[in-house]
Amino acid sequence: MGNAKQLRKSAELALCYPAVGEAPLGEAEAADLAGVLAALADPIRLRLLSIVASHDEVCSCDLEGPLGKSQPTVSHHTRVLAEAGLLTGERRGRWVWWRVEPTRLAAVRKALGA
Amino acid sequence: MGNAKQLRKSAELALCYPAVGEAPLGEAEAADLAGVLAALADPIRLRLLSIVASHDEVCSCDLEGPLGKSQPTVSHHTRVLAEAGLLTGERRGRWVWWRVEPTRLAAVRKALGA
DNA sequence: CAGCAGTATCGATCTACATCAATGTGTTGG
DNA sequence: CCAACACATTGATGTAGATCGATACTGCTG
Repeated sequence: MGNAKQLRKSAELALCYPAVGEAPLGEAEAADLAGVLAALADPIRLRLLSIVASHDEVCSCDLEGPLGKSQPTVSHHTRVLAEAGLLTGERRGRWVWWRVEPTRLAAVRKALGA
Repeated sequence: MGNAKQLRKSAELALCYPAVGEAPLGEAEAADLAGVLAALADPIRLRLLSIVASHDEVCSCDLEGPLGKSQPTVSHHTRVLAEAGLLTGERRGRWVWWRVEPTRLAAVRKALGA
């Protein structure tokens, strides 16, 4: 019915960081980038992200099984990834459908990149 | 006089992970990759890495000042980065000289790649 | 409206880690 | 051989986060 709602847009998300090799990072940039990396630095979240990336869209209820985690735990991890800007959730009816945000991953790659 | 010693080669470091978008990560691969990302997910370590990357070599004593951290803390962070395979330390006389391991950063970028 | 299903939040617990003072180890110079 | 320096390790402390049971919220459905 088109009543889809975007969920949890996070505060300020830089789309570009200076690459690690270019110049010493400032404290603010380092803290921001560390936040995104911390969201990625969890085995469950990495597997969650790869599951969502492998399909186009995945709903939360289809994640509990493959991940072997409880519903509150899965909800927690999707939230962390969404707040880091790596995932986008859209509510359709009772379900929330998740997609990856490729721009965000590309920004992290570039920040780590030569 | 040529008695340089490599420091803290870490256990098993994969040079290649399946990219996040390709196929769901296995638990072992996810845990391994999460380990490297956890080493990167710290503002101090990111700044440390960018300082080392900006120069060719940096000795530990030149890191305390820019980072504003105590000597044991700097030693702790260099150790974490070295065990993650991101930094290589070489002892020459009293000093330890640190270099980045570009291959390792490239592997992380590739794993995060679309 | 009542009941159910998918999600989110809360509260509690356990574990991991960042930090630094104190101390240990190894190296150079006198 | 000793004193000074660079770095590593240990022990203690505070904080952040992963997990799950219980519970609240939200949109379907009968």
